[in-house]
Amino acid sequence: MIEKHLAKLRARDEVSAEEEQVLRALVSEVREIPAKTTFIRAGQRLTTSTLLLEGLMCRYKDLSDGQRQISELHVAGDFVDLHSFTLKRLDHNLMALSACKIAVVPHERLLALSHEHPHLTRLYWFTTNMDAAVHREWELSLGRRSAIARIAHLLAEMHVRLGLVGLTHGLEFRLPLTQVDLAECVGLTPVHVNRTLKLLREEGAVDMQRGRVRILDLARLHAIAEFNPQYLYLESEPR
Amino acid sequence: MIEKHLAKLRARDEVSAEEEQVLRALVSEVREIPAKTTFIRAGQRLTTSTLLLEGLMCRYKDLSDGQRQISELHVAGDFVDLHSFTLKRLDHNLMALSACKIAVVPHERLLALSHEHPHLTRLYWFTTNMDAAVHREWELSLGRRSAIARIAHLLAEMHVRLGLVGLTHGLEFRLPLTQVDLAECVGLTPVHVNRTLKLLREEGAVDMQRGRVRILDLARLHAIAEFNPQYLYLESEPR
DNA sequence: CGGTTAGTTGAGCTGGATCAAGCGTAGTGG
DNA sequence: CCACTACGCTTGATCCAGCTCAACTAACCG
Repeated sequence: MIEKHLAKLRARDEVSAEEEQVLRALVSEVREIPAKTTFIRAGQRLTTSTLLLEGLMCRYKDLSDGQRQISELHVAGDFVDLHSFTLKRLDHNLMALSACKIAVVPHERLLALSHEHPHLTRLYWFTTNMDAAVHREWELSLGRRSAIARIAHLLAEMHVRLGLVGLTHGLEFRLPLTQVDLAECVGLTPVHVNRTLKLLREEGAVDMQRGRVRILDLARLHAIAEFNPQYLYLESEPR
Repeated sequence: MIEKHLAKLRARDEVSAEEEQVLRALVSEVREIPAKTTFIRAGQRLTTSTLLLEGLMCRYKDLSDGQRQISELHVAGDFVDLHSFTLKRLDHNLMALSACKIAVVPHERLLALSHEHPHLTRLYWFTTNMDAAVHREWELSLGRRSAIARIAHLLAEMHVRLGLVGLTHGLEFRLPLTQVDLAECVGLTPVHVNRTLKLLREEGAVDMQRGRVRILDLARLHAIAEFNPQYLYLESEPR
């Protein structure tokens, strides 16, 4: 059930068979969440965390005039609100972009883990630090990259992250985002996203259409994005 | 020596006298860093973390054309690269903006802490999660807020964070950033930052001049910024 | 007092926004 | 089977917030 989660962890550190059992035992319940539903709101007190098993989710914040900024996308295998274990309340909302399947992990079990399994605790701590690294890369995109580079960068990132959990087919993958969602990730308007996607297609870099991404030229895509996967911490090292 | 650090922690959780001794014992060395020096570079292997005792620092990333994005500012009391304990290498650079005094904390001591002090481990984990919360708020600024709101928001944030460690005098505080630095925080050009600061002054909201910030009307500043300090986690709760 | 760094101001430009209309396709129900 | 609706995508025309370029001023420092 948590195979993708384990794959993600093992891309970064060793997880022993015994530890694997501990992680499997964290899950108390499995639930489904329909597409386009905000299921956790900023400020709400939380006593469980959510491990994404299937589907696409995002964290977002919004402004009073309805403008919205997505701060991270989450794919299967991600612990989407592990940080709520220490924060208790989140500063952002969590939304299922597609229909999702989630595993619920009670905070008491994480508390026990933090007492009994220092290594796993550090590994999970590492995981939330990786989320922060993604945030920083997005800050760079939002603050300094051009429209075309922002979108190229996002697609390059998702290609790597989905690849880690076996959700790519070579240079193709599903990414069920509308152009409005995409715009909310990269800080542009949907109209401009549309034009920029067209440009990326014409440039022979990527083709994104109705939730399907086809990379036409990976080197070109990476060059446009100035993509350097260092921030995704893919080399495995003991934590 | 680490008084400001303790003040910051105690604004969020209880730290017992015994725990305080443990934290004090983390420091192996105190050093000075001159203004305008990048002292940690992305990718470099690290075996210590840096606790800021005095001065102003930032995390930043840059693009090949020399454009730079600052992803967070750090004030006295902040553990500026605590996340290097789990990450081993950082995805960003660290620079002292003003002359700084730092305490060096070897990772071995943090490793020991993670085995012997689950509560402090969770508290430090919480601390890095707060950094991520700041990143998310900045993503919102960079992606969706207007120039004036971005700058107002940054100043409102620094007012709160400096206040927590006793570095404000009512509505005034030192913030030794040049307009170029400011521009690199908010994703604008220095010229536009200059004009926007003038606007904020004329509006009677804030006056920032040569590293001194004077808030003229706090409510007005917060309104312009749409500032909601929820993301700074100021209510103390057990971690 | 001469040099250097930071801040200021003006003029003109442009990347991305806004506004608006139209299109394609998948349901839905009659 | 077709009309109707809804949602997402596309395209054109126009606008403007913030950028660029350039020159000038102020403050500091040795």
